[in-house]
Order: sequence, then structure tokens, then C-alpha cells
Amino acid sequence: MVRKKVKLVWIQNDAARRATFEKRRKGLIKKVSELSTLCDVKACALVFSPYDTAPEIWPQDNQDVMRVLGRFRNMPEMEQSKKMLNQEGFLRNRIGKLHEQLHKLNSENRETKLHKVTDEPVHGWRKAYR
Amino acid sequence: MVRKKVKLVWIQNDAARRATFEKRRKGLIKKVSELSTLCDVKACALVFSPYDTAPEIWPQDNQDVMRVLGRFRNMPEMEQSKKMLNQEGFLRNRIGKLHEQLHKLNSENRETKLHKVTDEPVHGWRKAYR
DNA sequence: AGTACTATCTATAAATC
DNA sequence: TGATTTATAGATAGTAC
Repeated sequence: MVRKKVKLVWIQNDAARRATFEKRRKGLIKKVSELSTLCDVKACALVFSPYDTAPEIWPQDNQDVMRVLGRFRNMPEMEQSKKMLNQEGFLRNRIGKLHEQLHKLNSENRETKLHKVTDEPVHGWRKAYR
Repeated sequence: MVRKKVKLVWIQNDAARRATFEKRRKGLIKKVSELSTLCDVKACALVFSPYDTAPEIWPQDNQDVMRVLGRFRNMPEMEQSKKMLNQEGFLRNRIGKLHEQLHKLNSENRETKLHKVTDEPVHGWRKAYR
């Protein structure tokens, strides 16, 4: 019942620590997935615990994790090449824009079909569409 | 004020999506850090967004992240997809695919509009479409 | 866009079984 | 130990500036 305000320190009691761990890991994974779907961003979470041999990973699809981690991989060596970083930033930005266009086109498509018969003017999408 | 129960779907409105993203990313990072300190486990979160060139990463200390990712790096699938991990190649490939999707959607869109009575002209997408 | 507010939803600590 | 419950702490969607 959350009787306490949760001091952010290591939980000494073994059982309590494990219980909290299970709950919060679950919550964390949920949050990552929500962030990803709500905002369409690439996100990833890894949790290694003494309780498991394998790490808890999200997303579960390895390919997707690879994609997320792929960019991170070279970061320590990133110093050498600001060019690459800029280049990647540029490309990512471009991807972001294309993605948005796709979503918008998708919406429009749906709207258009929706109003086809009644020939109602379409509201709502125009603003976001520009 | 959380008037709604938050449907877990992509947020279409740009401003709202970004606002939500900022809030939730912050919340996510907090959760990872809390889990780590409370239960003393190695955890890590990465968030790539179209809004930033660099990813949001926790923990901030690169050494720690590397330690967390160390085991993951050795997984066999990692080797398989080395090619895919080539950053620029991957990103460019992605751009290509998005372009394709745009073309396809656009055609479909036109088709639909041809059969619509009012046949509203479409503005805005062309610029980004190139 | 950025900060602040706060009503309401969500996570979860502790209790209980 | 593990599930279920429940009351409170915490997160955050929508609003206002």
C-alpha cells in the first residue's frame, strides 16, 4: 500500500528487494514499450539481475534490439568522427520526417475513405497535415 | 490532467506527441535508475528519437553502459548482423524503404481520391516526398 | 517551444491469504 | 514463496500562460 515514501536506497531485506525488483522490472518494460508505441521512437531496455541467467530485454525481437544498440555500439570511439555523428544525425532526422509523412498520409488515406460516400468535409487532419 | 485513459497508440498530433515523449522519456530514465539503486542490478535504457541527434542513455557513465552491454555484445546474433549494424548503410536502406512506402501510399491515396466527389487537392507532402 | 499546474490515472509497498 | 488486494505515492495528459 505504499505506506512509505520509498527511500531510494538499496533494499536490505532480501525478500522485499526481490519482490520490488520483479514489480519494477515489469513496470519498466511496460514503460519502454509504451514510450515506443506512443511516440514511435526506438527505445530499448536491458536488465541483468542475479535472479536470472539471461537478461530481460525489450524489445524482444532481436533485430530491433540490434537496431537500437547498433548505433550505440561505436559511441565510445565517437570522438574520432564528428562527421559520422553529424551524418547520422542528418540521416536520422530525414528518417523522422519521412516517418511522419507516412503516418500523415496514412491518416489522410483513412479519412478520405471514411468520408467518401457522404462527401463530408474532413476535419482534424488538416492542421497536422501541413 | 490525464482526462483520458491514454490509448496506447501512436499520437498523431505532433506537439502532443513530442510533449508526451519528453515527459515519458524523463520518467523512464528515472525508473531505470531507481530500479538499479533499489535492487542493485545492472540495468540500462537507450532512447533514440527524431528530436535528438544523440540518444538518451542511462546510465550516463559510458563505462557502466558498456559493462551492462558487455554480455549482450557477445551474443551470436550480434555477429550475424554486423553488416546491418553498419550505421550509414542501415539508415540509408531505411530511407529507401520509407520512400517506397510513401510512393505506394501516395498512389493508393490518389486512386481513392479519384473516386471521391469533391476531390480535394493534396498539399504539403510533396516537399518532403522528394 | 518551455514551464507550471493539477486532476486523474498508474505503479507499487505493504498487507493478507 | 507466490499470488492477490488495496491504499498511497508517483507519473503524466491536458490546460494555461
